[in-house]
Amino acid sequence: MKTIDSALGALADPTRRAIIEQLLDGSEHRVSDIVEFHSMSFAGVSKHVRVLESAGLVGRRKSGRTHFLHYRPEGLQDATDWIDQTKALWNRRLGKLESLLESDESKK
Amino acid sequence: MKTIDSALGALADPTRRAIIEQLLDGSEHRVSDIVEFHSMSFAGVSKHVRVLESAGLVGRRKSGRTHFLHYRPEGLQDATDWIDQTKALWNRRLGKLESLLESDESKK
DNA sequence: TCTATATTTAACCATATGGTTAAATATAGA
DNA sequence: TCTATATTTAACCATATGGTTAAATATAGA
Repeated sequence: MKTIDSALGALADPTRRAIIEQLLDGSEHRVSDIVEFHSMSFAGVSKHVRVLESAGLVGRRKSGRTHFLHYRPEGLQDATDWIDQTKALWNRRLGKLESLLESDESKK
Repeated sequence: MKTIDSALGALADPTRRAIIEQLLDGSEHRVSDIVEFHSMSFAGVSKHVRVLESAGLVGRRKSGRTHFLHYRPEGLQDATDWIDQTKALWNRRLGKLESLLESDESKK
């Protein structure tokens, strides 16, 4: 799905993960606040924020000339659903393997 | 971390996720077996497999001229650790919010 | 040794990505 | 209205990505 692509793609970059981490306190942060913690131009950070925003991982509220950013956990939903399902399928396979081993044991 | 970058980057592509899904039965699949299910050139699939391999998500065993691929769940570890921690931090924040609301309730 | 099969590698192409600086936009405040 | 501030947008650059076809490599098997 498109949303998985964009969410995982967005998180596959350390700068963007760092931005997410900055937002994890749940409060709103100005773009300038974010910029402070990165050795990167304002415009560079701005672009990363836009990637996160269009992936649905970050929301933006504009108040006058300043933009306030916040984390949107729903943006991760589809991606983690896929990962969780992957793990579930894998474990189901492991389950089968185990019961095979068990029946092998009992044959002795 | 580099491993998070490469794992998430690798999974941010539907073809590569489909390849992972093909390997989730736990058995080994030849590259040709994978190719069959994709409307893409052999070389195209080969490149995707290499991306998954270097991200640590897929392992390769060569037997003669055929290469057998298998899923490597460890490749996902660091990435899911980061995501899990993200969720934990977010929920901690929610916890704080709840207790704030509770103490607000009790003030009435 | 010859031929067929399985796969990768090389060369190429178009587009995306991650960064920059400079200019544009929008609003705050005197 | 003028100036400062917050942010985006434009133009640019180098490199990465996702795909192709054609050639190379390695091995199987007659």
